[in-house]
Amino acid sequence: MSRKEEITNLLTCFRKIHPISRDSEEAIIDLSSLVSVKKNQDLQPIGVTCRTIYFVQSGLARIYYYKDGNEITEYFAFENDIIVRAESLFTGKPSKKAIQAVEDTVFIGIPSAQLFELYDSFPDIERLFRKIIESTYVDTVNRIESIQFHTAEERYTQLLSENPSMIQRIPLKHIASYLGITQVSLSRIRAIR
Amino acid sequence: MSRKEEITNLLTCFRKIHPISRDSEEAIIDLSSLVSVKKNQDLQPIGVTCRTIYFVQSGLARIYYYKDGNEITEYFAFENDIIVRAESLFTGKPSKKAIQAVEDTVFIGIPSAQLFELYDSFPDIERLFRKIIESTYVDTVNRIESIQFHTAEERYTQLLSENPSMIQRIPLKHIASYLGITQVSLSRIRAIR
DNA sequence: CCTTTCTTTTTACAATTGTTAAATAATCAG
DNA sequence: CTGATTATTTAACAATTGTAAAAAGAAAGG
Repeated sequence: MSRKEEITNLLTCFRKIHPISRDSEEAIIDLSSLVSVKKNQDLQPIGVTCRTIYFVQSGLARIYYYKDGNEITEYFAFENDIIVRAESLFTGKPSKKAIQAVEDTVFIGIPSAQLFELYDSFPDIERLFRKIIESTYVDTVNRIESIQFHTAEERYTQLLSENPSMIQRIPLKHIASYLGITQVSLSRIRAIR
Repeated sequence: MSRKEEITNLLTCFRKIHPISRDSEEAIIDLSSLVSVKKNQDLQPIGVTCRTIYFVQSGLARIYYYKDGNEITEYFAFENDIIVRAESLFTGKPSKKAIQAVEDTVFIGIPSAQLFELYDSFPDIERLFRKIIESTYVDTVNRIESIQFHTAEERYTQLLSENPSMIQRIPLKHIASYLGITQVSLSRIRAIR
């Protein structure tokens, strides 16, 4: 697949969220580039300010950080998902988080400064990204509910039903920290079923 | 304080986030209205689609919902805070959540449909609200970290240090459900200190 | 094929939080 | 002021999850 064709995939995904003009699409394509990252390699390391908005073209990636010496996975991004360290992108501060390829992964990257400049000339692009944030925000609020009011077992079962392939594709230690439990607890939960 | 003066307070708050033109400010003021709600009364009940964006002018409010028959507080809004049932506003679906005044509270309400129409003529208003969402999103991601990786005691202590007045102003049962624990657990935690 | 390394599971025990019920304290309406 | 309601605390016990260490299993490199 050519670079242009691959990025066209992204546009298809955007169109479902908020259709933008042909000119706006062109402007985004001009900014976009493809980045390939090998399994277990960091796309963006800890300590660097986030200046690029990524989407997963193919493969699978995660955001992780360290908490008391333990690695915590905050987010998984599958094909066509956005992956961004928002706490850094929206504040300009160096990120305490890293983006890592869980499998060999191809990302589409859009430099944030240049994208934000487009917002002035293309209000429909700003609207598209506003809607993306809104939807991401709703997901995040729902995730809080899931964490606070379901047991680890319930959350694991739900994850399994929503996305069965995760268990095959992602090391259980990452899933455990994503669920907010230890790997031992996850193993225990899996043993019961 | 006159209606106009009160809403001007809101503009002062907006200016800190993203300055907008005089015309844009006027347009927002024209849409805005004040709503007073007595303590423990719902501003917006469960089951109604969210069509208004509220800010707390004075007093204190919360968003709550029911989970297995138990009332859960999701969010507290103090003076100048935004309060919105995002899962309904951004999806158009009836909300499973309600907004309630914890004290006698004055809200500033902006009808969302009319506000969203302003986005077309005043891109700076869209930008302002995009930034509000971005910042709210970052807060929410940080809250997940707080829930997943701190004990209930740590979360209570942090809440106490960030906002000591909460404990005086808000019934402990609401604080308990906000922290994701039972009231009995919260009582136990408070007894130790 | 073998060794090394990484991942996952198992075990035993400790700590935290939940559940239920009852007691105490505070608040509110008349 | 007083009874009724609501809020908060306490107690006893159960369930869930964490911690540490060891064992088993799977993957990777030479």
